[in-house]
Amino acid sequence: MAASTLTEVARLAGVSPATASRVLNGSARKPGKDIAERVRQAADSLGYIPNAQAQGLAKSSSGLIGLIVHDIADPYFAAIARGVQEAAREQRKMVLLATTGGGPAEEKEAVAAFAARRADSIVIAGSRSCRDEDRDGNTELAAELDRYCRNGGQVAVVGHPVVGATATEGYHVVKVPNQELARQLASGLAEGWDGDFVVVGGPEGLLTSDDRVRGFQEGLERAGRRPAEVLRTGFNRSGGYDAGLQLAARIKAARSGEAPAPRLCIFAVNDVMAIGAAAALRSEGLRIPRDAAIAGFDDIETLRDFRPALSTVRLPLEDIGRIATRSTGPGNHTEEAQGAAADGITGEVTLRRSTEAAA
Amino acid sequence: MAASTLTEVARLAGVSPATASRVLNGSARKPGKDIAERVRQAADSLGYIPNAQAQGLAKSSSGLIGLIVHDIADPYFAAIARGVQEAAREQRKMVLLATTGGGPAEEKEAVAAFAARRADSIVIAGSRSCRDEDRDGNTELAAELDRYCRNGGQVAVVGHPVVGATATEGYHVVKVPNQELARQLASGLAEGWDGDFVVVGGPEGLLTSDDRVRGFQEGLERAGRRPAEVLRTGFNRSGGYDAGLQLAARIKAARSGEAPAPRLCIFAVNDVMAIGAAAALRSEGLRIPRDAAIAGFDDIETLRDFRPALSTVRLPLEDIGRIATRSTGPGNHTEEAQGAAADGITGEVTLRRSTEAAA
DNA sequence: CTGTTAGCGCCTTCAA
DNA sequence: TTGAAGGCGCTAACAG
Repeated sequence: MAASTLTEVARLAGVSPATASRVLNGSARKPGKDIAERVRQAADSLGYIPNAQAQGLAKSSSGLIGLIVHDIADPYFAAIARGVQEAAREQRKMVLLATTGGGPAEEKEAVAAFAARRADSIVIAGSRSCRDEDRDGNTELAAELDRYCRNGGQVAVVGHPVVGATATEGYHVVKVPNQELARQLASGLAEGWDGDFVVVGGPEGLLTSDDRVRGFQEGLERAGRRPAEVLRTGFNRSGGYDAGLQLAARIKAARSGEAPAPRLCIFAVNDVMAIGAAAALRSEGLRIPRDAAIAGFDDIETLRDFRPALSTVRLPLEDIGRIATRSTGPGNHTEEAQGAAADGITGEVTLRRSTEAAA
Repeated sequence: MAASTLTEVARLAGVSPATASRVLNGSARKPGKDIAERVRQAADSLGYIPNAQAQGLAKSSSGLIGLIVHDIADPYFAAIARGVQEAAREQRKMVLLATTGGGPAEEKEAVAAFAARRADSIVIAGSRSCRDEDRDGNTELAAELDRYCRNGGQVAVVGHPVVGATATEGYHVVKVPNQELARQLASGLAEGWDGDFVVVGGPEGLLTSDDRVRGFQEGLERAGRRPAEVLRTGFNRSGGYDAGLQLAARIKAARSGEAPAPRLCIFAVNDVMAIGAAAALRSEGLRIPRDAAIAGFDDIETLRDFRPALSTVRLPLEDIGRIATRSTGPGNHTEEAQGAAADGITGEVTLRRSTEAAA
């Protein structure tokens, strides 16, 4: 038994499909009070549910918002997803989720799939990459997005523009001041820290990571500190853990020397990495902040109960998702969106125990 | 400029739309080698993307899987979502996400929306509730689901059957042995703990929570312990925090008495609550496990680096999502699904430092 | 193996 | 205000 159709409802109510359509959906036209009631009853008794596919086909719009993330189980993306969901609900739309693992090739697939479904808009949440190996992927992704926009689609990207994208109509970028915030973080840390700094970054070419690294170095420089060494590793917990092991070995080696080794302050470019690094240090018998300080970035909610409390930069992840989504919604195509994208997002340096100077 | 259509491609290639359709999609028929190439080129040069809505309308199936969660930012659901995503990808389908906050009324809305989109299957991940206030909501939700199944939809529910649902065709339940695992957890804890136990549970009527509470009490009883007092609170971090504050006050009060107060072992029915409770104790100057032991449930990945390491029950969340999704997929409609649902899911009691007896 | 003919369920002119 | 007709883009039966 297939779901009942509008035609069936109309027949049962003794009206034409057109009329039934008008009453069951918000047409500009008012249907006759009495007729409307009859139709509604018929629909009810049949358990009528409009076929969104057919509606979409007819109106060429789907009420769908596509969301692209690297990994929905990563709390960073999960938080953004929540914001997207909320904004979607405001717009009475549904969210289509695509998890890509971060590669532009897969992102391109996702965009194509969204385009096929005629998603009204697409939100891309993962960090952009400009690594050589991603060059072709980026080009294709950009082409796909351009086409999507040209066909009337709305795109919002969190962080950086998609490398190579040229679309201008319907293409929005939600800027996140990663660099500036990292700079502020470095300043804040430098004030209370005498020793050296080390940065644990993601792979070179990951734009978000690069921004944070760059900003951090700038901050150090302005504070008159010498630049931090940068360790490149995976942009996730296990990357942080690996780097942590390496640093732990180094710290322990330095310790055995004659002079009292100055403590290290580790800046991991995101909280998840920082937690990984902290776990590694701990597993090597080192304590934070006694043997080394550590700071992260993002201020992931689930991680706030971690001890010692992690110094980090608070990012309004949920807002970011919300704003990105809204920027693609009706009425936000120009000034408002630009405004929100340009200066709506701010973060806040949050110094906690993990970087306290007193051991 | 609208996206190009199959008809346009066909025209450009000098063939009929039907033929174009056959080559561009996997029809059972083989197209002529040469003709196929021409069509593909035409499609390519036009940047043709099939309209999934139209395809869906024609085939009355959408390639969509609907996922219903309470909150996508909750790591429990995020982990399940990841599993669902993976399984969806295997089936070459996309995931539609609905966040409901846990109310059956909103879940019903979500099911209706999925039905409207002609989702091939629906996965419901949140705990069921049998509270009085949810009675009507449950009834409506059940009705909606029944209708959906009657129309050929596939439904998978994680944990418990939807209260009141009678559908049998296409209705799958992925059982999670919450009660048994909680019982095992209690046994394990009782072995190394002399003091009393307290359970921090969710609101009464939340089935998952109730199962865990019940199982825990059973385990205590079998171990010859007296039943634990049960505190009811919110099924989330802040609920755990509140309960933690309350318990902290009690512990501190007991301390000031004459006799040395025996330590308490707190079982929070999920990890997130446990972390909240731990944070509350800490904020009151108490230490774990010195002043109180604490255990959770789920073994949330992001929380594994928490210290003291949290005793908990490991649940294969990602697998659960995957299995639920697969059970709705092609070929799994009967025995296999039943098998997986009946005994596929197992957990593992994981005792860590947070419940160590030695202070 | 290819082309033609009907719809899938709905919306939207247009005429009544 | 209501109904009739056409089309959204594609697939699935037929016929050639």
